[in-house]
Amino acid sequence: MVLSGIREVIWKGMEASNRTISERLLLMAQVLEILDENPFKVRAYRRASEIIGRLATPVAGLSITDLDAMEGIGEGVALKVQEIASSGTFRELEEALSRIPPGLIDLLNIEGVGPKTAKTLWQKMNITSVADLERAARARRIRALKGFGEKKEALFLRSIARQKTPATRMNREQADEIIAVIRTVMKEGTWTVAGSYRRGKSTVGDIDIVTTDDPRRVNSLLHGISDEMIDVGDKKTSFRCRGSRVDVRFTSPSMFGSMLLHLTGSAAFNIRMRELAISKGASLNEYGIVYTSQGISKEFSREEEVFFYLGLDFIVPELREDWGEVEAAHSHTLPTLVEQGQIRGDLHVHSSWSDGSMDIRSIARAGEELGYSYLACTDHSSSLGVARGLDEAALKCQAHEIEMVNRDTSCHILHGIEVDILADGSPGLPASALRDLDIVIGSIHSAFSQESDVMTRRIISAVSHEDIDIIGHPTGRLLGQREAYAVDMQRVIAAAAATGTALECNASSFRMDLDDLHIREAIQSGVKISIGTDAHGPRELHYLPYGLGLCRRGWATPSDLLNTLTCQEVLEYVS
DNA sequence: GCCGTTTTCGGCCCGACTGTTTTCAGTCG
Repeated sequence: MVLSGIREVIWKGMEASNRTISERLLLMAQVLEILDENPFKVRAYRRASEIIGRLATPVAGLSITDLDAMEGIGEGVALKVQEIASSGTFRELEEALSRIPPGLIDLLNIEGVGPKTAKTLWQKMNITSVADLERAARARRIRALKGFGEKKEALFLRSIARQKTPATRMNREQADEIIAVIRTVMKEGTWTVAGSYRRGKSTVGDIDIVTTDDPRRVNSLLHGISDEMIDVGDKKTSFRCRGSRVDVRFTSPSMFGSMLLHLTGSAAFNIRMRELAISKGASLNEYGIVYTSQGISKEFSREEEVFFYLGLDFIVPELREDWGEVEAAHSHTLPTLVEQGQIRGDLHVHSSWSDGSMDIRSIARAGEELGYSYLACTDHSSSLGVARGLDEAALKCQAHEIEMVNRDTSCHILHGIEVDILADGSPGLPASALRDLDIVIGSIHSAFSQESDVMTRRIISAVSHEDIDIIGHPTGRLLGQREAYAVDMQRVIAAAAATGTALECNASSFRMDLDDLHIREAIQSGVKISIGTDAHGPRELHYLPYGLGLCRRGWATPSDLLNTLTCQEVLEYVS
């Protein structure tokens, strides 16, 4: 099948993003699944889609050799990636798509509908869209099919209704709120949060819990906090709480380690671990390790024991993504990651001088309570009218107040600013205003929709500006609300490496920007990372661990961060 | 379709729960 003329015109001149390529490969996997093709071929496409989808660097320009060198991508997919890069699709996908009705793929988004069900609904009832499915379920026609009944109809209808308000991934603060609700019914010391939350990801799809508590006791209590119980069992229970899915796995203390390992994931990491076990003649699951030939099984109360048993160093949850950590654990070359106790301060806080709610003294007190030796007060510059930004004169007054507060606080307030990077790349305040400040963050707050090359050059000119020390929230994304602006982070990272400018890891639960993979790339290029909470009030000062988790996911060691430096060392670094 | 410290052919992680069934297929994580 040939591309439609319209799509060809739209496509012309565009370069396929990793997201586009990833989506096309996933679509191929889904279509092949419905067509009942070799499940391992399906898995290969799915895996390639995941690998490219999470990559920070664009793959569109890569050669076949470079693509083939990537774990999980072979020559077959490499050729398809190139085809997508030049045309937006590939021949085999179009061929496969021509064999199924266009709306059928959407059915896969309905809970309880997988490839087999989709195919059955299509071939036996001519259902080819979500709308068709809804009509048939309402008319109670689906129960007539062999293998389907009333409950399936009800499930489809519930799921379709929910799909009309699509569930987005939670940010970490929202996840913390749900965990707080769960805490009200769980017995202290008997449970742990696992899953992507434990791995420190910027967003969380569902909450995973491992518990040694009694299933009957817990299940009866969970009813009280659930919107809906999805599955209830004595090994596993799933329910919905405040709109989000929660999975609970029950285990015994003697098997807690392997269950926690299993439920922490990631899926790709679990597969690697199980393949490793197979290579040693064993089988790894959430209950332990089994040597099938000899019938020997082993239980693990702690995760560490599983790693040791497989000949690996312990891999912290943040690294478990199959991004090379298993190999590093095997060769004893895992990095020693930065820890919370090594953080000496927060490098991005707003005061009531601009749009924050804390005065300088409150910030200093909060810093003392958090055990910090410094906090950077970085209000907005005057070019950002909406945030009551500071001009040069106001900055002088603020300097005086900070000086007064610094006389009697153990948490030193660094006098800084978050100056706008204007549309032309210049800072929103004159050099005379910036020169005397301790620390200057440059951030984009306007003209978000500039074309990629313009935006990239704009940010690079800020990176190169002698008074700007840190680039704030470098990609500008707002989780679930606004996409990152079009910026080539590779070029920005290269420029930052050349000038010694730090890139911020903005720890606000709404931003989480830079994210893990960009942090890793920056660190590999020798760029320093600065964690800032961007706090506008006292509660938000507690965002710092969110950012720390991202840095750990980016393989950050203490020397990769500004926040592990002493106050004096920070001043020396930025001067 | 990918991959190889037994292999370039023949494998490919593993288990829970539901619904609709008389033993299991399908979905999900």
